Amino acid sequence: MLNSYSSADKVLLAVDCIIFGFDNEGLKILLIQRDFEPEKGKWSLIGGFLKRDEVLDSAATRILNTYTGLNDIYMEQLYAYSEIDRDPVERTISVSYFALINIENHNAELIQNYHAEWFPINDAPHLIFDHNEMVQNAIKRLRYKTSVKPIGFELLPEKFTMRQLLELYEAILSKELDKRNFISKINSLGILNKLDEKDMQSSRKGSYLYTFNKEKYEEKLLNDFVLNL
Amino acid sequence: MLNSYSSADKVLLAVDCIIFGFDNEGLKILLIQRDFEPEKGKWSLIGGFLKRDEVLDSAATRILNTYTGLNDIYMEQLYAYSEIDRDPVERTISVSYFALINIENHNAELIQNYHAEWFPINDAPHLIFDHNEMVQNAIKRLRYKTSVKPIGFELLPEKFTMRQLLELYEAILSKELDKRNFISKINSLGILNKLDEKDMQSSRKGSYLYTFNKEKYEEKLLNDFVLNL
DNA sequence: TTTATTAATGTAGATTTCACACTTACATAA
DNA sequence: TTATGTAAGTGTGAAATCTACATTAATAAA
Repeated sequence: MLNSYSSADKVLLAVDCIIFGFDNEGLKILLIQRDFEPEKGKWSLIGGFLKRDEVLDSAATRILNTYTGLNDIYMEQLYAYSEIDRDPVERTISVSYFALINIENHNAELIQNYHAEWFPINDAPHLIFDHNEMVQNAIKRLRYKTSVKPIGFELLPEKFTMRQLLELYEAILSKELDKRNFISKINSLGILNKLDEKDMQSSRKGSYLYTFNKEKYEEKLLNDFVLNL
Repeated sequence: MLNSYSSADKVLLAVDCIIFGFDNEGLKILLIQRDFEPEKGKWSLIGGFLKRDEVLDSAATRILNTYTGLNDIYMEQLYAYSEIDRDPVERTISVSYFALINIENHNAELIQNYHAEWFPINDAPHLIFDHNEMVQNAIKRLRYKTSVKPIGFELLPEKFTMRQLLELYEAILSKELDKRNFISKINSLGILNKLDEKDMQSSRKGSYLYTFNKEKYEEKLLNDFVLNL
């Protein structure tokens, strides 16, 4: 019999999370200094093992919550990594997930307790195992996502300026965008509310603040669009 | 310690393959009648368990080879399915893969021995476990793929007519395409060689046969394009 | 009131997309 | 040989979208 359950080998299943955040310095990922062997003290994605009574999505949100205190964050499964010796201790297959969070919102104390730290995506340390590869693939996915779904809601403060949104997209796509074209394309999506309020930090003139129109935003999340930036 | 290897639960890891083929009747998937319990006799994707010394990609190609005799087929990992009771016998996480193959090329004898059969994607039987969901997600991915990579090489005979290529795309996208626009868009990719030879089956006039220009095709595989059909 | 700084805004030309219909080549039958 | 039927093959113009680009507006500080 070709497919017998008995002959199968069981393996450990891990979940590793690529957590993106954005602040005035740019796009960042959250990393921790691993506190157990092997590779103790080295930088790593935050991760953990799948439990017997848990689905992968739950494991990913549990892990995110453990390290950041955040709940109800949208996460997306990316890819399963299965190189034989990717984890030297024991055969472990790891499924990567990515999340977008607002850097301001997480529990700073938790982060500190776990020796976690935000790193600019272009200036991150060498990571254990195949985590650097995971990060690169996550960035690719995030780039793709910007072209078919609205993003920003998860990464920006509630009120933000057009410039912040522009800089977020520039950071993700890693290229300069034309301000006027960007604004008209974003406006054509109809997901922003322009407030009467201005942010006076950045200039003498002050720049208008925006919020996301949650209904329109979520409507756009359901049906892919094509956004050529 | 939060992440100890010892506390982790091991699980079975399966690989299930969505194998697409195309013939004059349209787009099809290869299914087998399961020959072991549970759900013996029911229709299922072809699949198997990951072995201890095997990476997921290898397991997928091994499984494809076992059931079709085919080698060197490009396969792509899709998604890990982890619902607790998706397999009633034992906790099993399954990673799905998809492949595109030429229906003519496989080993018909093997297929028969395994009680495998090709089904039109729109007329497939109910499948065990979450396999129907896997198929639906694979179709989505295949549709996406047509818009950023060349396909067809894998699904069509070596020499094919423009009409066959058009019908392949129509079958995948599940919509009618304008013949003239399709031809000019495909031609603009520069991946086809027009032969002097004609196929006289389909009409009195006969239609020119094409082959893929392998170099150009593979060049296009490396760098995504945007193809709006 | 002048100056300095960043925000805000519109257009024209180029390119791409889309909708659409007639002619050609050939085999078969009269 | 001629007529007929069938699918193949081919091009254009209008509309929509994309791209590049420079000036004016609002305000705070000097």
